[in-house]
Amino acid sequence: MPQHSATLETLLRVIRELRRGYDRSAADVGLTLSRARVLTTLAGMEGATQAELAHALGIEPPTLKRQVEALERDGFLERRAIEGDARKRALFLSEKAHSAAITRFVRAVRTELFEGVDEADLPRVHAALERIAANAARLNRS
Amino acid sequence: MPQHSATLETLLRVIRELRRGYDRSAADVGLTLSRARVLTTLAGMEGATQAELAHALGIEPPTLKRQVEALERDGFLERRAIEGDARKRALFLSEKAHSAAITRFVRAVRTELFEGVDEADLPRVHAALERIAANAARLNRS
DNA sequence: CCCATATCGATAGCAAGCTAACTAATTATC
DNA sequence: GATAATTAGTTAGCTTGCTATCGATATGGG
Repeated sequence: MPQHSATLETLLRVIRELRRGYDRSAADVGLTLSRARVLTTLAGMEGATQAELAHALGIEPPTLKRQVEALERDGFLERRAIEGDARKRALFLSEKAHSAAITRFVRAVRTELFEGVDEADLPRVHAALERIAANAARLNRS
Repeated sequence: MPQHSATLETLLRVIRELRRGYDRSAADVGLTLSRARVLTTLAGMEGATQAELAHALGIEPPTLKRQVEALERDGFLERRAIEGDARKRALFLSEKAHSAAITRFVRAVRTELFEGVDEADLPRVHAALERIAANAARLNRS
């Protein structure tokens, strides 16, 4: 197996392990990998609309919609009407989502994920991943 | 944002772009990323049972079951009874799946994905991904 | 031999990604 | 000012991951 096929296999394995592991871990605080990401991203742009948040997250609005729905149901965020435009709804984190437990959890997991990875390699790893993402985005487009 | 958080974000982005791009591209031959992977993995172990193939793919049997179902429906593989054990079914690729078009397609996409990634960096990227996968697998386990 | 246990595969149900298509509301154009 | 075009959000439906559970078949211990 050529080196890049092996690397792709590993990449796909990372995805699966992330889902299995992160979701199992995040269950402690009532979240999932994706929902935690919604919260941490919204933390930097409270008051954003769903479309803005979806864009920041790099996911499609219908995908975000269900997560927002679940997060609102579970008391992590709330949607408020925006005056002047009846279509839009501004998103805000709840107290619960602001709590130290959540941010501590997210930080702990991220740290744990990269444990044992040589810091010096990170920029190169990052650059390679960026390149692969860009290549994937271009697949069958040109 | 610390470097490893940024790298995690990029990793998640790769996942999303891979789905969007690869699946769009694979649609030409009637496949998806995951289904193409089922075929290429089975190519190296024809006659395997579903449990064996699922293990080789690193996915759970119920996940594989639906893919096998779809691939059988679409004429890419067939399930044959195994004599001596009525529970098992052996999996075989069809002519269609063996066709040059499929393998050529898979190879082309894999090449395209890694275009512009420095070959010299690959071992380090691979090692880092392996480490992250292992860390993810251990999350909330210890 | 029989019952307990393990294994294979299938079913059901949940999460999260996508696209396509729709409604309601706003903005732009004539 | 009426109509056309765009935008926000939703709905519906598909794929692929997961876990939990179940039925049927093998296998092993007593």
